[in-house]
Amino acid sequence: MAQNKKADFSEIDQEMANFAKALSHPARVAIIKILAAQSSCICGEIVEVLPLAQSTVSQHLKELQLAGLVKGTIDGNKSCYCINWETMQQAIQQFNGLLNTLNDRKTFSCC
Amino acid sequence: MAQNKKADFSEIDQEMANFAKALSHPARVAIIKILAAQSSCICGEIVEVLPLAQSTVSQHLKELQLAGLVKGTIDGNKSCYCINWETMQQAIQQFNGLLNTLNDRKTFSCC
DNA sequence: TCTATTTATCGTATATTTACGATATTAAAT
DNA sequence: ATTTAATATCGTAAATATACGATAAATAGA
Repeated sequence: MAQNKKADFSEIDQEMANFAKALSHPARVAIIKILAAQSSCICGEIVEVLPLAQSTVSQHLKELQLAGLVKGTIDGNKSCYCINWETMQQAIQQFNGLLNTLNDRKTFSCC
Repeated sequence: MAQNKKADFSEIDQEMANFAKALSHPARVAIIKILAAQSSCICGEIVEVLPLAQSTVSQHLKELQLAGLVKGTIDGNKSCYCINWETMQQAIQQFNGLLNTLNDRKTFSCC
């Protein structure tokens, strides 16, 4: 991008955009749902369920971790991933905050 | 991407990822907030407030429109943009649905 | 009518994302 | 000790996203 202008926006808008970006690929949405339902937390089982190569799933997990939505621990030979509740709450609170603003004004629309 | 695997995921996960993608840039978060607060709905005024070129803002507005989160009408010389309530509700319901799943299991975490 | 204003679109350069195979690393199993 | 299994990382190719200036198109205003 010639230049990256993201830094020119407010911290809070950047943060919200980052959370949204973490969820902007169906693989990552699917991973979050798997972890949330706790049908599994082992990397290998997630790989089995998703239509992607092992290295690609690993990459998506890393991105979720980077965004803070997920945390991982090494369990012997395997890797265990879990939802990071604190950050997830924070993220969803921001979306809800937007929803509340919206509900307040819902009655009026100029177009 | 060699190949695009997004279509291999469930409709609902794709839809959620699309909403998230629409909000994955701080400029688009900022635009939604401006429209939600109804401090303005005229394209030109949005351009003035954001640290981006007119053509870039136009592009971001188009993406929000494509995701269904925003609708626009032409008003003489100008363009008016508004939140598309139906779709926005739908988007936020999906995020909330995820939140509810999370709250149910909150007490337990394996890592 | 002619000019200015407003916005969308086109073309394009650069950055980032997505995806995979190959390989490295580490623990488990034999 | 050697082999197998699980996962992360590296390198890389291709697709998308981001950003801008230039230009087109259409209305407003003189």
